[in-house]
Amino acid sequence: MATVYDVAEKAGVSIATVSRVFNNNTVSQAAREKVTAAARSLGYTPNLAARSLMTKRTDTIGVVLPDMHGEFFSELVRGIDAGARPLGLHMLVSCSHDELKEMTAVLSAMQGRVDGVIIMSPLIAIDALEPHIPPPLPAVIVNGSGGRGLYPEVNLDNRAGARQMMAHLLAEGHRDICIVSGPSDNLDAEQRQLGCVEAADHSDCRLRTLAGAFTEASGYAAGVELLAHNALPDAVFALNDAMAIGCLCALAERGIAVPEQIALAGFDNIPLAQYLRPSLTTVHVPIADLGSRSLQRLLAILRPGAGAATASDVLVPELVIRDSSRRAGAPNLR
Amino acid sequence: MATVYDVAEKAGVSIATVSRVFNNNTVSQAAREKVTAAARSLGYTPNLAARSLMTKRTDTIGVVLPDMHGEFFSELVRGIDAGARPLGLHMLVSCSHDELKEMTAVLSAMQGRVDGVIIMSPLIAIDALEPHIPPPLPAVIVNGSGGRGLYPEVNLDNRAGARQMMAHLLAEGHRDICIVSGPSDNLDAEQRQLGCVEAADHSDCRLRTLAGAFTEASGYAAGVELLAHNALPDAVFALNDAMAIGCLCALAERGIAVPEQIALAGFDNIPLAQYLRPSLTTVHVPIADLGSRSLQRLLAILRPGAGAATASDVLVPELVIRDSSRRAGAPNLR
DNA sequence: CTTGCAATTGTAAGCGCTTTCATATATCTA
DNA sequence: TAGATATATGAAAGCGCTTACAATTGCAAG
Repeated sequence: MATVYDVAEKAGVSIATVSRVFNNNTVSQAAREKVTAAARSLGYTPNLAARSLMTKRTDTIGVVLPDMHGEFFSELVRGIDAGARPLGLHMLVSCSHDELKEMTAVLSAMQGRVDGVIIMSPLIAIDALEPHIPPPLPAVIVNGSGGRGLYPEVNLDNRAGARQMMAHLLAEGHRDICIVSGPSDNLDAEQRQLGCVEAADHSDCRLRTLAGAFTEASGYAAGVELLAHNALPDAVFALNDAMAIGCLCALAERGIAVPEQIALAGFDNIPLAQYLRPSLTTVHVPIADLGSRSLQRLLAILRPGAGAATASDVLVPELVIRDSSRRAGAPNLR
Repeated sequence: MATVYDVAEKAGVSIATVSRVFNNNTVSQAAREKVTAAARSLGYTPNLAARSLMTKRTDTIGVVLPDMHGEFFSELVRGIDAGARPLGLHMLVSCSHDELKEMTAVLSAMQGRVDGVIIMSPLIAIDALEPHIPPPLPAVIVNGSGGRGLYPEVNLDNRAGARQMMAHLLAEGHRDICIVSGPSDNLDAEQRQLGCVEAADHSDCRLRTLAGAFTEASGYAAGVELLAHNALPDAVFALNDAMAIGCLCALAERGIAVPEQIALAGFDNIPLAQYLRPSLTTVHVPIADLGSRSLQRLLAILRPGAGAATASDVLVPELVIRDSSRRAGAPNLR
């Protein structure tokens, strides 16, 4: 591989000039052209390790994710990548970290490879994780509220989303609502459930809970269990769309009409939600926004004063009303 | 940040010894302990840029993906990550590259940051891309057959998968089959269609084609168009699951029973396929395998002789028969 | 008591780059 | 025309590390 020395020799200049050309520093037009031509003919590319050794920057940000199937993960990465690439930043991604130990290992392995990290950890309690983040490593925590404030957080207001949905269901006249919960150690699940309880407390509605695990299968099981009882609730609010789908499937098999006999709602607004029959009422989670927002937050640390600080770090999800919760009315594909 | 010099001084040894400790070279037990203790107390972590400058390795592999929603992307990354992490390899991910120009830019930006790349490009013709891959960069192309053989490829046998599905539909007695195609510039779509045509040619069945774009919406549109004609086909084979879902949705709205009046099949086996009503017959694509396999292939280049070469680089998908294509029989959740 | 060999350790070079500082040249003001 | 300022360039240091190579030591064999 060609080095600055090769280019300098071929262009008849010093290595300093070559370096300046590649760093957009002050160089005469003539020199710039000579260097550019020499570099091209030699196929020269700056050695990033050497550059990084001098500049102390890697122009790379780390993204640490839990083990995660489905679209959430890719959407988040898309959001981050979209914001990072125009700035010449790269993305070092690591997934599959259910355990604190693994998380810690990855974090320390990333040290020196990245300028900062975005950590997503709905499973691991943030306050347990925070002490394990290598101190010199700038970090932003996404969707894992409950830290000690050592690191900035970008969160989704799951609670508000759940409250909105409950308000909608109540407005539709439902007074006997069953929620299908998420995994017990999942923070999103916890917050959503909290929102439901809050909303129920402020109303005259009856709230039951069935255990779920954020999977289609657990939603299906919940649906089956629901049918085993005598009295059906007015509405089922599955705390994510996957479970709502499983549940819908169980209801359909037993010939229960949705929304005529029972209303159904989910949470996440996965792309498929609108293609279910009936289309699924749900809460839209702006995942990509979550990604780009957390990147902004990280950049605010890495390049102080460079960008406008984001106004808020709590994204409020949006209610998406479709057919599965409607009392009556025309079908709606949207 | 502490350096080898700091550690060496504190441990009372030379920097060479410190380096040897961190590279598992021959060092006396006593020295190793002194160095380890000193390093820990100083919070020393080797500077990876400096190391990389000497070793010419980055212990990072690049993953270049097209713009891609949905689960495919994350599954592939999962497959790669799962294989890479145990080996101490990191993953530099870049997505959103519909265009050759962008792809080329990313590839050259990765040069020096990675030891090799895995490129996935169902949209960009590989033979057009190959000349733009920086020559010194080891690369493996996944799911984009049709290169000039300059780089190893790992492919999914879309054609065989489509043939299998056609054979199944024919075996069920369908003789008037309509396929919903994919985007015209998509290689997967092309191969799947080819497989269908091949299978049809070897039989006495009639094959029609409706244009699709691998999206739910285009599947829905195809379903609507289908119903505009007088005679329904016996079966619809959507070349991916998303379109099958859209199509199912259109059929359900018009009250067409699946599979009683018309059989329906998809391709991909997305997790949701089994939760549709009726559950969707489809072709299972082992995406994560595709990822890990391509990693193996890349490693075979990077570390010659280190691992057993993989037997084949063509993964054959597997037919998954569910309710949507069954002539009769009990519902099947699996 | 030498000699030879293996096991450790240290010295120092240099990976390819950025950047300070000094120098040389061009431009401008009085 | 002299002096001051701005601009362009080069020489050289050094980022933190790995790794020949040389030097030292310990110890078995002669």
